[in-house]
This record gives sequence, structure tokens and C-alpha cells, in this order.
Amino acid sequence: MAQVPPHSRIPLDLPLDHVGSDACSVDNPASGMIREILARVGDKWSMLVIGVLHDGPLRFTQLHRKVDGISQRMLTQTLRNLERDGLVQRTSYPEIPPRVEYAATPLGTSLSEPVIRLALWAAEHQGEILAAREAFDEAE
Amino acid sequence: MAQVPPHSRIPLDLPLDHVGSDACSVDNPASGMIREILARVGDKWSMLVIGVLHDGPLRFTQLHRKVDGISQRMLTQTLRNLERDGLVQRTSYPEIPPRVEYAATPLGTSLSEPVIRLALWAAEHQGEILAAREAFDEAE
DNA sequence: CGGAATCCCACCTGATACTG
DNA sequence: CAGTATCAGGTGGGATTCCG
Repeated sequence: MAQVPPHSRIPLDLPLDHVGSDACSVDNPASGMIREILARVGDKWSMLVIGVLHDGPLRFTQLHRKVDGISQRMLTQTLRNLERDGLVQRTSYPEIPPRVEYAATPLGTSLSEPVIRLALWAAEHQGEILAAREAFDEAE
Repeated sequence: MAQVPPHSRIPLDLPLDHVGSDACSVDNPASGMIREILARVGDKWSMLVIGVLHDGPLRFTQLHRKVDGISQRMLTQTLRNLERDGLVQRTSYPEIPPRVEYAATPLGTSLSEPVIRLALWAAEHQGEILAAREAFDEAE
């Protein structure tokens, strides 16, 4: 299931030094950027919303159902942040009853790919993580 | 980068179902797992630690200096979590004065790659995000 | 239907002090 | 050096209620 998607054109010889060394070290101001992005993307819900919106626009209530466990408050807040960052576009139709659609922007869609990488990594290594966790918990 | 039409209903050859909740079972093991991974990866310090450890093992105080702004408490806690998940290996040398080394495991190193993709995405689109943010803030 | 406003608390986090 | 212990403040996020 971990096959590389056909339209993925990310070179696999990615330089891994970009986080740890001079190109982008933690002493470097660039790390602030990383931290900020991870904060945005890594919050409890943003990535899941981006994920479900990749398939197409959804209404508020549809999103509420699709993203399991999210509260109304958090969904609203998350959508606001994503909209603010240009990752999601909100379109309101002045009808009765009111209808509001949320769609991923091209920018938001482009974010899906790295997010999916992470998801794949998680899927691939979840067994190892769980095993390590059990071993650790049992050893103490 | 891979251009994807914003609202295309093209079937995803990427297993995006692991991100949302719909394609998973009711209990959503995959979604919960993703969420958990994102929680680990997205917390304030884990990735920075993984990042600096990518270059090689470091001692506690070295880490403390390299990861700017982290408190002793959070460094300890972060390292414990990473160790528990098998991402970091802790080695204690019974010497005087005591010496403890932290090294990224192969699993931890493999995590760097998707994270770096995220960082690269951030670097690439940071300008767009900031512009969108300014436009949004100004419009309200 | 799609929110906004309010209440409230668990937990995250930093600061400080102490220990083997 | 490499932590642990304790306290205190801020905040993330759920539950509930109300509104256009």
C-alpha cells in the first residue's frame, strides 16, 4: 500500500540535511518558520480537514460529520485559520436555508501531498511505534 | 511541483483515505493513528529534536543548547516520548560526571524525510501564506 | 443551517529549586 | 552533568446556549 503515487514527482534523493545542518538549522531563523508551519499543520484538526477537502468542496455540516470527533467550535476555528492562510476558500450562498461551502485552494491541495507522506509514514511504521511503546512501558 | 486541479474529482491515487475518517471503520483506527502521529510530530519540540539528532548523537546539555528556547523540563519530556516511541535511543554511560547520549534510531531518521517534505513545502509556500494572511487580516 | 458567545477545566508549559 | 519535584499561569478544546 506504500506505492509511490504515479503523479508524485518528488525526487527521492531529497537532502536530509535540510533540517539538522547549516541549510536549515535550529539556530537558524528558518527554524522559526518550520515551527510555525508545524504548529499550523500539526494542530489537532487542520490536516484532517485539509485531507477530507482534497476530494472536493464540502458544506459545514458535511465536514462536521466527516472529521470524526471534532467539535463545532474547533471546526469553525480550524476553517477560519485555514481560510486566513489561503488554504481553504469559503463560499457563502445567500439562500434559505443558508449554505456555505468550503473548498481547498490550489495551495491547500498542494499541502495535501506532504501531509499524505506523513500519513503514509505513520501507516507504515505504526506497528514499530506501538511495539516500541509496549516494550518501553513494560520495561519500567 | 505536482499540479492538481483544485476541485477535481479525479480519483486519488494517493491513499488519502487515511487522513479523513470516512473511509475508515467506525472506530477509525487509522484516523486515530494519524492523529496521534501528528500530535507527536506537531508538538512544539519533537521535530526540532529529531532534526538536530539527524546529524548524530548528542548529549543532554548539547541538545539543550541546540534546540533554542526549550526548557529543561520539556527537553526531558520530549526525549522520553521519542524514546518511548522508538524514535530516539538513550544511552547512559555510568561515569563521573555522568554522560547520557541521545541518538536517532533508524525509525527516527526515517521520520525525518516526510517532515522535511513538510518543511520544504513550508519554505516554498511561505510567501503565499503570509500574503494570504495579510490580505485576510486587512479585509476584516 | 452555520455559526458566535459563554463557561469551564484539563493539560501544556515555563520558572524555580533541589538531587545523585 | 543530567535530571526530578513543585508550583503557577496560560491556553486548547469540549459542552452548552443563543442567534440570523
